[in-house]
Amino acid sequence: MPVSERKERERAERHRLIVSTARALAEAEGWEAVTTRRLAERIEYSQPVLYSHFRGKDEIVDAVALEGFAELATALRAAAGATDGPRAAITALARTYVEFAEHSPALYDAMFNLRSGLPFADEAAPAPLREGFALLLDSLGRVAGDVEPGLFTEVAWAGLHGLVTLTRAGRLPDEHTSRRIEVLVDLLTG
Amino acid sequence: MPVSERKERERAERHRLIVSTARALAEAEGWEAVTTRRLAERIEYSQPVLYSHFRGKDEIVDAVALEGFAELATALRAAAGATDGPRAAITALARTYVEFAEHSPALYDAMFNLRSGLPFADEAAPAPLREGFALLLDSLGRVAGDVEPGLFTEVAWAGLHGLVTLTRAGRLPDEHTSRRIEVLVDLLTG
DNA sequence: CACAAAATCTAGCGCTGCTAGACAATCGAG
DNA sequence: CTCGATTGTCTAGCAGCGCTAGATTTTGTG
Repeated sequence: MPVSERKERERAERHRLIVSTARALAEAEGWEAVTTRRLAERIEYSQPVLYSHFRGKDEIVDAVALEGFAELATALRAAAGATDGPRAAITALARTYVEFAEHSPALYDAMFNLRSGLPFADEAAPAPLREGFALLLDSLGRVAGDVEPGLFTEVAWAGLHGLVTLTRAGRLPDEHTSRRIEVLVDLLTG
Repeated sequence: MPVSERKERERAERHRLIVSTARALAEAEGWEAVTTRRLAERIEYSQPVLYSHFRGKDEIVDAVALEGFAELATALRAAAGATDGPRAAITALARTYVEFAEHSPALYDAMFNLRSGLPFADEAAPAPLREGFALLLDSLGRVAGDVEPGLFTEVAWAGLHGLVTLTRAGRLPDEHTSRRIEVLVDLLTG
């Protein structure tokens, strides 16, 4: 069935186009600028076409967030390779995490700040997200001491997330970010 | 001029009514339910009246946030009184902070999660906010060791804020919150 | 009581996410 | 090759949003 196959391919193509356009628009002008009308105009289709691919705008945001989880996991994977002991690995992970958030703020928003219908704290959470957490767990578990590794990792993650969000919201001056990361890593590695 | 004085009082009264109604509505149904129309209906005035008190909706949110800072500072002040050493004080502060956020999620949102025109990281920041930070600084500075106390406190705050936001967004299961606080306090107090 | 000033409301703008129903393109059967 | 049905897409519109200009009512004063 070559005909329907081609259609399917074109449809998948357009699906990707919607997601990447939404992401680009969000990264360029912020998520508040990503409206269904503007998005439709950019992909050169009418609004209802969006709704034949996604249940609504939120689902588009979720799709972007999913891309983000995959990319963050990739970045963390690369960073976790540090061989100079757990402390170096944790520093690299922390830096990578914060840099990711700084470099792609809209992406980070989609992943963590905007309301999302994505499952999270249970086993239905998307694989890349689980992998990202597992990468943190690998390195942090080594320095958790008596503390349950999962719990320890959650607290570490919260520290990073807190730094990222408070800085981005203007609640922390962004001058000393790297020193704050150091302080956090020092705390974590005792 | 008793007439204009009475008017002024009534105006101030209505001002408070707007803020408290916005807050109550947000706490009951979330900020997305706080629209200028609904708010106007609740206070039994028409929409434009809101704009004779506030530049726009954001300024109303800021006013609610300001109330929140004052209340959080009060709560932290009460908690900081622990006399069993810095560690007990820090535990009390951390618990108080998280409980505040859990108990008044909409208020916490107004303070930290919603876009705000409030000055923050500079000397123009509202007094209660500065006091809240100073309270944290008082106790945390004692255990900061070599680290600059301000920086240390910022990292601690980020940890608390991260725990709060990740939990509330469903990113962390809310079962082990108090254990996570313990872990964080353990880290901070070495 | 009449008038000026102040306070308040009605009505509307341009925008949002979303959708019903009209229309056009495409495909399979005869 | 044509025709009817199916699929795909678009136009137009709904209800709601933050916000505001201008009409209207209420108020205090001479």
